[in-house]
Amino acid sequence: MRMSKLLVPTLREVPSDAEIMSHKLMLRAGYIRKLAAGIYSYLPLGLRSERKAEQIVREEMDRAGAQELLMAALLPAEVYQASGRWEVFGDNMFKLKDRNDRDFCLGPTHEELFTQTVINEVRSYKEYPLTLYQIQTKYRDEARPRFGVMRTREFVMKDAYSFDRDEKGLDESYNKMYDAYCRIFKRMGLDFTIVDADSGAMGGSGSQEFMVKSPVGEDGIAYCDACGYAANYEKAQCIPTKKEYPEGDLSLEKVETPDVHTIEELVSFFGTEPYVFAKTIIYKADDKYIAAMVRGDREINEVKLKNLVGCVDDLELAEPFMVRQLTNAEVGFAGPIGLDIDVYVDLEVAEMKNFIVGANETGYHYKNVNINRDFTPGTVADIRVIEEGDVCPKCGKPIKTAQGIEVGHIFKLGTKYSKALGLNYTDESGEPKVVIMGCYGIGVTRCIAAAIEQNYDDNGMVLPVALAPYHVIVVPVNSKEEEQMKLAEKIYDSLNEQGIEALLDDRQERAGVKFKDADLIGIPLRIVVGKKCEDGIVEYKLRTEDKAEEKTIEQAINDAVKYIKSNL
RNA sequence: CGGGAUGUAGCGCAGUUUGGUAGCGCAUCUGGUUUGGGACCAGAGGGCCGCAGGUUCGAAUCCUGUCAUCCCGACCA
Repeated sequence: MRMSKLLVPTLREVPSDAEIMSHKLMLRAGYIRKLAAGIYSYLPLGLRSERKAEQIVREEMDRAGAQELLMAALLPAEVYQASGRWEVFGDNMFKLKDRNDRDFCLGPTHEELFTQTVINEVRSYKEYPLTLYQIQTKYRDEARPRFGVMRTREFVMKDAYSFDRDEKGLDESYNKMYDAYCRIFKRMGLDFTIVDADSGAMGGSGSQEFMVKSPVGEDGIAYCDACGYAANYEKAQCIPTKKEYPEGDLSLEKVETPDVHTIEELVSFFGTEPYVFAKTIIYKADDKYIAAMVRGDREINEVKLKNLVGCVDDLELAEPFMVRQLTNAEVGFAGPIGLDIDVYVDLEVAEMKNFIVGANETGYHYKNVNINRDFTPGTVADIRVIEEGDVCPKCGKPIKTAQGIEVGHIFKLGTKYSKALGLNYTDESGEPKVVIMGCYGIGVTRCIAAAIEQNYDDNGMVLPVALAPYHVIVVPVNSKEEEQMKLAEKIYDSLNEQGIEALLDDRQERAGVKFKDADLIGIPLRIVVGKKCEDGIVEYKLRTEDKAEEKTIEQAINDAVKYIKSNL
């Protein structure tokens, strides 16, 4: 493609609403343009990159034996009503009505429709195992779209669903997808970590997320370099750490603590450390109220707590008036002593001695509290958020934490949808059985953003060959010099003939402009045709390298073809 | 949905405090000089100052409402 004909509206200045690098660069490089919050259009370069990512996913899905199909994206409400998710999704689903006032939505994910399709179309147990997938635009009315293409309301997703006769079959299908995902993200040049994820209260026997480590990631992950353990915050198992507490069986003491509500305020009031306190938080769990206690320097992990409590809705902090009613005190003075609701106590709190809690009386705290003597915990369990400095639950070495971008999620669904919708089969002996399902998602558009987040420099994107919109850019330094243009054309034609996707910068621009644009849009290899072209010498520069090499024309072409093909 | 901020030319911004005919840089167009890391000179075009009300002789500027966008939080199959 000739740059003079290509729509690449690069920007010198960054639109002010872009915050993270991938967003800024995709805008500056003319990859995308925003239409509304969380809704983007793809210009030619952006579309090419997105298509490359799709193609990698497609090839690896096919290799793993999955079959591609394409479902409708505009779906009648009944699809989701049968599973109850019409209500579960609620405002997160784009809902609309047709001219006859029938309810429809734009598909946010397709478990139901795939399940229904298998019910309708699969006739014999002999057709299992079966894995189907599609690459499709998904719609979710996110409460807060953000970070450019990272979290959007319209995005391309690959979703796959496996159907097996038994758990063993599910394990095999799941492992195939796991391997395929590893290959996909490797081919995309992503530095990723696979973490154990929470599989939710709705069951399912396992779930893993593919995370690209990046400071702009929205998910916290804990990992161990020593043994390879990795889990997201929700799932990561916490081992209690030891702290020093006053020795002996000190007697309980009520202390007046006027206007001291928060842990920070307590720390300065008592002149001690946060771990000497245990905080008591009141939650609403469905229609009842519970209390949860963690050490003062820790945070409650609401997902762990929710799974433990076994409630259906997510936990919510109790309303202030309920806190007053339950504790007989203003918010900030809750404690376990004399509290008449279930108290869930973190493992670490169970090891504390002579510690400080709220007194359930405005303006007072208890000192020298001891478990079992002063109050009896309901349930003792791991309910806190893991932190840097914790020890690895697997090998005991120090755990590290990082932020990650979730690019893929694989999930053993089990029978959740097959039971709800009636996906059964009759086995060899005539027994009716329920089909076991798995689901597997990749945020294709998000992969591009993640790749950019991991690969950029001051001049722009440094895209891996596999995702770059074009492989090579041929730059005649001065488009008016006939000799240079002729040679550049020759190189350009030769590359194209050999299957390399080349750009020719034939614009009437100064060299500096061409170099800046080539760098910005992230083309992996640049061949510059300049003054020395009369001697048959051109410049060969990888985007990842600072310096260029001089090569003969033939050498440059051969090396380019070799380099690109070996990095695809 | 709570908190904060911002809407002025394609992009980045000033002007708003103290009301008086809308400005700068980049980009675009024309002519010329340039040509290896976002050139220079000269000229030109481009605006319902987010939208709607109000106050005023007069509103980008003050008041009210509304919409949109971004950030923090809640939320995120």
